[in-house]
Parts: sequence; C-alpha cells; structure tokens
Amino acid sequence: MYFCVNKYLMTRSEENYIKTIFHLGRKGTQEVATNAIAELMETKPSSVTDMIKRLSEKDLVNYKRYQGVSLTALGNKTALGIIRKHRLWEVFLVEKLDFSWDEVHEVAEQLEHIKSDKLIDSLDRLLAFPKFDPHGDPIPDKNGGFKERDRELLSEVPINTGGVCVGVKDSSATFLKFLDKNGIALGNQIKVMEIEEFDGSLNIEIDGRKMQISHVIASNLYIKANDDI
Amino acid sequence: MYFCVNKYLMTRSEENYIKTIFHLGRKGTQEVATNAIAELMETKPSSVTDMIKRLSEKDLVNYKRYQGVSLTALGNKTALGIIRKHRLWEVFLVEKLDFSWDEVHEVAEQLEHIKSDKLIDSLDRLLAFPKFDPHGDPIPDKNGGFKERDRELLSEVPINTGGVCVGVKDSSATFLKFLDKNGIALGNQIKVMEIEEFDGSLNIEIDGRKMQISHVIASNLYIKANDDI
DNA sequence: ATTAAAATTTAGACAAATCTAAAAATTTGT
DNA sequence: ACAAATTTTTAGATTTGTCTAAATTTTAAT
Repeated sequence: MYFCVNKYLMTRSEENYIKTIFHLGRKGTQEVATNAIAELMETKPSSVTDMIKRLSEKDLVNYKRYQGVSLTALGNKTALGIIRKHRLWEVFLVEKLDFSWDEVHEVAEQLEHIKSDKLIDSLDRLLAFPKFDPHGDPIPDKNGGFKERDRELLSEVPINTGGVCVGVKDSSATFLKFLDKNGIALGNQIKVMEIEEFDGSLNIEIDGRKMQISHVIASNLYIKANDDI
Repeated sequence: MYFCVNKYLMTRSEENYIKTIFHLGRKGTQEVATNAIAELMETKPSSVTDMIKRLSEKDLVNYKRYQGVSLTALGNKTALGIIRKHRLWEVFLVEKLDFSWDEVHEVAEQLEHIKSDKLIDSLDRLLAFPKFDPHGDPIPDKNGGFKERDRELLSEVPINTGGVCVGVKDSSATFLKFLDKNGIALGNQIKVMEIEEFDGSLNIEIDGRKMQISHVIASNLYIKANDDI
C-alpha cells in the first residue's frame, strides 16, 4: 500500500481497467473474471492479469490468483470519479455542442481522462449540476455519491402500465440510432397496451402514437412508472 | 512517405514534439536545433533525436543528421491543428468556465490532444468563432489559416505612443499573475509617458492610472497602436 | 474420483518512449 | 587551420502495456 496513491498519477490504461471492473462488478456482485475484462476491453486475458497485478500493487483492486478481482474502496472511488467525468462530458456534448446521444460516447471516452478537479467542477456548474446523462444514467456527485433512479425495464412491466422513458440499457450507437429513427426519446410517455404471446413483442402507445416493438427493444428501455394512485 | 498519414494516428508525444518544433521554428526561421527542443520539452537530446527520426519517417519533418529539423507542409498543418485546439479550449475555459488566464495552459495542454473534428468545430461555434485566445494569440481557422495581429512590444514603441494592450509574449502563470495583481489586462489603454534612461523602466498611463513598469515587463506586453491620424 | 474442458497465469518477446554513457560530427577560438 | 568545446547521434538499457505460446489451476462431466 502506497502512502500517496493519487488519481493524478494513474495512466489512461489503468483508468480504463478500473472503469471496466466497476461496470462488470455492478451486474453480478461477486468477483469479476479475467476473461470478462479481456472480452469487454478487447484485449487478451494475459494482458489483463498483468494489469491486475499492477492495480493490486497500488491498492486499487483485491486480487488473489485464479480467484477473480474486485475493487477496493479506493478503486471504487476512483471508478466513480471517472464515470462522473464521462457522464458530465456527455451532457456537455449534447446540451452545449448539439451532439446526438449516439455520438457522445467515443469523445467522452477521451475526455474522461483529463485531469483537473477545477475543470470538472466548473463544468458541473456550467451544466447546472445535472443528475443524469443523456442515456438516463446517474451522474455521481463530487464525493462519488449517486442514487440509482427508480426505474424498470419496459419488458418487465405488466399490460396497461404507463410511465416516462428515463433511460436505455444498451447505449450502443446502433440502438440509439434505431430509437431516433422510430421517434423514441427520453421523456416520452409510454404505455404497454398488449404483449404478444408468440414472440414477446409489445404494442405500445408512445406520446399518443401507437407502435409495435420487439421484446429485445423493450428489454433495453427503462421507464419510470407513473405515480397514478 | 506513407499513403495515409492521419492525424488521428498520432501519439500524444508525437503531437507535443510537432508543436514544440513549430513554436521554435517561428522565432528564427532556420532549422530547429535538437538541444533547443530538448530544453523546451525538458527531455534529453538523445530522446529528441529518436523521435525526430520517427517523425521524419512519417513525413512530418525534414531531417538531415546534425543539420537540425524543420516541419514539412504536413507537419505544419498538423501543428496548426493542435494549436487551434489548444487556443480554442483556452477561450472555452476562460469564457465558459471562469478560469483565469494563468490557469488555462495546463488543462489546455491535455485537451489539445482530444481527437474529434466535430468536437472542435462545435466548440468553435459555441464560442462564436473567436480570433484570439486569452493571451492575445491568434487562433488558426479550420484550414490552418491565421493572421498575426498587427502589434508591437510596449518596450519598442517611442514616448507618447498609446495603444490597446492586445497580448502577452510570456504567458507563464507567474507573469500573468503579476499582471492581475497590478491591474493590467487585455483591452486596457496604455500610453508610454516616459522612459527611464538608467534602467529602461517606463512610466505609463494605463486606463487613466499612472504607474511605473520595468523594461522586462514592457518587453512582454504587446500593444496595438491607436489609429490616430 | 478422474479426466476433459475452460479459465487463468507465467514466461518470453515486442513496440513506444524514454534514459545514460560513449562516439561522432560540427562549430569555435586562437 | 587545428585543437578544444559544443552539439548531436548511436548503442544499449528501462518502463509500460501489450502479445503469443506454454504451463498451471479450477471447474465440469461422466
């Protein structure tokens, strides 16, 4: 354990590994597998092992050979810092530079590594302290705190349920462009009218307009149920 | 000569060398010395030689052993692209995020390496296509074109000459903070009242206020002479 | 409980970017 | 013009992050 493990001393590559381990750790709560990291980062398992050892030296991850890896408290805090930056930059790109939501990821992947506390806190202020990014994901605050929004996958709600579209699960450019093409955006009112038994596709009403979407689409859209008592 | 030397394939380090060679090449018009590059980049001459060879391979610089180095047309264009990004980000930091002019450089050094044409062109638009950065240096346009502003060092103008302060030669944080402390900023009206023969210090009138500045200060301030006919 | 399959790690190599120390070329001083 | 000083380059080593191929450990199957 180093005396002063400073986020300003982390390399871009180390930050990317920490971020990936964070995201994989969210899903299953247990240890993250070497292969899973390699696959997501499009690298080789042997490279992952090498890096994990280095991160372990810096007390950013817990690691026992063959047993997978998990973030330490320090690693978790670091990850949240990177995610905060990534998502704030995404908001900036959409709100201030008129990027569409399918264009932001690539650039934010670069911007998230810029090191300056003053920069990111000023950006936060410029954007009026947004709580969610353009895909509906929560933005951690300065101290890494964030609350997962109360939301459900559209594919999981019963017939006749309505709500506001608040996020996407898959935020790939392909999916986001599909949503644009079909006039689906965050903020839309969506109501499930019917669920087709054969293939699980849904008839929905979206901002008054009727349309049919596949089960795959529905299982990648989050809605927040209306508070109709 | 490669078929497709793309700026998106340049490493951060390569970009920094190109930028340094550009800046050094401005002063004297002849070839840039290995040692000069090493000194400015705080690296060793042997490292510079190594990198110059790589840049030469990529047709970014002209290089003959022991003869110094100069940018090719491609290298020049590349340098202007990086400088454009650096200066636009500086304007952004000052105008939108309330950075002071002595704080921008360090962060802009990082931001200048972000690769996205759409990003930089949108930023340009957001800032209303500024022509000069916060230190008064010109911002190249999309195609690398820029015009050096008509200006003179305050230390070079005769007594009774007046003009607007339009830039600084030394843009180190130390100097910029000194200017802040003494209420000197771009846009101020400055008139040379008297030049002390003994040490070259100047009595000036700045926005109506009288003050004395050393020759060193005067030789780092640019003014644009008033068009008084 | 063994064995086969899958996952993970080790060993050794490589490219980028840097360094030190030594050699080579150029410039300068007299 | 020639020796001395300076500048530049080469040679060889180092660090980071990656790779391939082989070895090891864990997991799964019969």
